[in-house]
Amino acid sequence: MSIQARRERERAERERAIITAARDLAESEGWDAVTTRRLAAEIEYSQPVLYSHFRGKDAIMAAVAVEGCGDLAAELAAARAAATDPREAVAGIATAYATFAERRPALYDAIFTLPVALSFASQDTPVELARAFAELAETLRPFAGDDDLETFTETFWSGLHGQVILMRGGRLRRAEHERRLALLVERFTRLG
Amino acid sequence: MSIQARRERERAERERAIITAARDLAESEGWDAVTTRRLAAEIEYSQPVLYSHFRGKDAIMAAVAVEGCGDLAAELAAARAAATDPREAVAGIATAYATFAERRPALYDAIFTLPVALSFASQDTPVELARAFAELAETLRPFAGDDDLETFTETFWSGLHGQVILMRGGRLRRAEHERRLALLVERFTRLG
DNA sequence: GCAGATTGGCTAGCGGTGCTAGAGTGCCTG
DNA sequence: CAGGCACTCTAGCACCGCTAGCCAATCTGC
Repeated sequence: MSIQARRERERAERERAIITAARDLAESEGWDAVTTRRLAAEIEYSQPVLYSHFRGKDAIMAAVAVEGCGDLAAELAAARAAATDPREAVAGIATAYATFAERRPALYDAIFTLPVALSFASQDTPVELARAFAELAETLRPFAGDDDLETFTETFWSGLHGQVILMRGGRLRRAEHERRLALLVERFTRLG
Repeated sequence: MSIQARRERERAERERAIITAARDLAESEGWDAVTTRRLAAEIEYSQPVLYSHFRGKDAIMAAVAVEGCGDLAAELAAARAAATDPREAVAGIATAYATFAERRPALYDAIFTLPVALSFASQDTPVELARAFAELAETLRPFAGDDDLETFTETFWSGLHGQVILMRGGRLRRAEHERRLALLVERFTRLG
């Protein structure tokens, strides 16, 4: 029995190594650099081994994305916890969100941009992602007013995402970044 | 002289054919289907001909994007012209924007998503794009208040873009689309 | 302790991608 | 009509994601 246990353990370790290698490579050189050959070399196995763990490259990226959701949720939670009043909490979580996206663009892309299977707003949404969304929703709750909280949160979140993505693509003036964030927060924290 | 004129004309026609073929193919089968081989077959020339017109595939996509900017600008202008009061104008242009993105996703992607050279907010922004942005800005002007109009417009635009992109990726509940748009408009048309 | 079955990683290769070098052809010029 | 030039095509490079089939090392039953 212990032999099989060892094998399963080793297999699990190798799977972790794949995910870690993919994340590291993506973060240091971008997703374009993450090829199956490169990944195989990184973990010191041959290419086909990857396919005995994941259905394909997409599945590897999805695994990285799920992990990333956990990091994002943690950072948003920390930002919310650090705030002392509701309005400041919204500003803080917005900044935390934008900072995460800027500091870890590859991870952010894996979660939100890549045409990956990660289905949201549906049954199999990873719990980490639901947690991140819930952090946003709880922070916004005092300002939702008569609007449905989920819809309100989605709208605010879209605003954040749009800023993050457009700025990364060079479509927005970087110098105005903080002002845009503040403007969005201001518009969504008005009462009545 | 007329011989050279004919050649230049034919060359220009072929360049147009390339752009049109790329756009049509992208709109009917998605950008993944737009390969240089496929494109060459479509215009009934061999692959290397493409490279005598464009530096590479990216440049072809950028050309499609620039064209698309013109269409977008036209639709936004029409929406603005059709409105009778300022608040309705914002709602109308927001709807027009979202509709354009949904009806022509490949074109929209070429303009805003693809990691293409199309530099915005800089010198060589295509004039069509500047026009589209100006339509937004003029529509929003009555509501910018003390905020810098350009920054205000960028923030609103980011909100639109975020909604469009996240919904396309299945990250937002489609059923709430109109409500989210209305919510965004409402938040950006408050005075004082 | 040894033959046979089985698991599992490897080599090699398929069909595709964007892009390019160099050959060859047809046209215009003198 | 000969020479030169402009232009297009064929063929191929290096890479991609992915997979079939071989081979070796391990475990199992006698």
